[in-house]
Amino acid sequence: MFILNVVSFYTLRFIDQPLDIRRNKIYKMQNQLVNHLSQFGKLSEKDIDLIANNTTLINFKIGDIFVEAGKNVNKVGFVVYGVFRYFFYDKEGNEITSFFMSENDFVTNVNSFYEYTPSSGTIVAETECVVILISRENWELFSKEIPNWNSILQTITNKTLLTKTNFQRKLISQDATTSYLDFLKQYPTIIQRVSLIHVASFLGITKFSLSRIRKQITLE
Amino acid sequence: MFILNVVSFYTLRFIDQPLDIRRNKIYKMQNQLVNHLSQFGKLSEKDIDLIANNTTLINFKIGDIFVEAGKNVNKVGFVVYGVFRYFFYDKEGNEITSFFMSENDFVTNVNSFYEYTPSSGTIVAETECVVILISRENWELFSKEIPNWNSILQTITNKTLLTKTNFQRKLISQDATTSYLDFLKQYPTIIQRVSLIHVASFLGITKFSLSRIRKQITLE
DNA sequence: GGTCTGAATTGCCAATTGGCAACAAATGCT
DNA sequence: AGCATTTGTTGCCAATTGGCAATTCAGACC
Repeated sequence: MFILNVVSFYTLRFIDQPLDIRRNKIYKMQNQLVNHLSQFGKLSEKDIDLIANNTTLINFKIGDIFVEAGKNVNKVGFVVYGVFRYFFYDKEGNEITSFFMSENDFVTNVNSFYEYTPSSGTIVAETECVVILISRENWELFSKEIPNWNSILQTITNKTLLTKTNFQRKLISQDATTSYLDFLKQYPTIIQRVSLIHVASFLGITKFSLSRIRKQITLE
Repeated sequence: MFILNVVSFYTLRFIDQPLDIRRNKIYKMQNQLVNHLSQFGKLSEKDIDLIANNTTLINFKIGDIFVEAGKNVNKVGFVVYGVFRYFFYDKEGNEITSFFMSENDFVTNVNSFYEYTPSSGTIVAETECVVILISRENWELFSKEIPNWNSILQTITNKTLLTKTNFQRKLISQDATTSYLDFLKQYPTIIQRVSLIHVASFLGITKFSLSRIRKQITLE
């Protein structure tokens, strides 16, 4: 009852392992989602089974696209492992990285998913990633069948957006060095896994400035 | 059935007017809330009556505090008229203005209201304001009695936060002049009603820079 | 191991923005 | 109306950040 469908798992050398080990890993990954959701509301055994039976485990390689700009978004992912990046292009055609999603984050374009509108940006895997995928149909199924689903997801969405605006607020009114140090504090595991050019964009500075800031910090 | 309780209305020369005119104005203000909510979900006559009978109309003078930093927030307001400002202090003790709320916005500290935690900032009236006040008790009443309440407010909260992060994102990666022009475009009525020093803080620049930008624009 | 490609760094200089002091203008108060 | 306080502007200079070219570095691929 706890077995997720494994759609593609071509890179993690996972498929080569014995069946019982695979089952155990899948169990753990799916448990990660349930544990995360349970922080925000109670789920019954029935709810958990429904989730387990109607979600899909997907693997992404570096550079794989989760959401493509211009297309409607009809899925939500839960990041079991890895880092995704959301970016778009400004009026001058510069690529702007607006956030990262990693372990225990949901990955989707919230606006596009809820409003049935095309995504204005792209979500790309920055590392190898494992994602538990929820299609819109199953999302609506959960919404209907799981009593606490809406409340839980609403809470998570709110918290996520509030954390984001609070962090962005700092970026607006702080100097670049402080912003970088805040980034390290708030997202300590991201820095080793994505290009600095994307971190620089996220912080609203150039890669040159970021490079100088990092040098300055190591000198102190 | 459409009459709200008027708690204090001491500044708008409203109290001096004939009773039928007052009733009519109160009706219009309360209609403004219902119309706003109805954009995001259906409300029955019964729902509308419940709202009308369990909300309070309050007037704020310039400088009056809606939410005080350090205190828990147990109310939500709907701005019928006027501009509120949210600000907090950064580590260096600088006052940071992080957003404005005006007509048809809800005014509260979302984080504090939902999490039952003290507000980290203050919300102050920047102009004379008229607000439809919803206490936590009545909020919970609406949440229980009005079928679409949670869905409607969830949608509004999401939209508000998304608009905010999108605007902040521009502030992070644009030059100050573009940010100011974006501000004028997105919040055209705010600029005439609040001090430029607060606009500057909101945009993440000094009042000196804002002053120079404005001069530059008028010269062109 | 060698080559190739993109990422990251560095030096140099320019553009933007900040900080401060002085001043002007607007607002509030009596 | 007159004074005091706050808000906004300006000039001058400093600090921060950006832009570009050249170089170094690291990882991918044969």
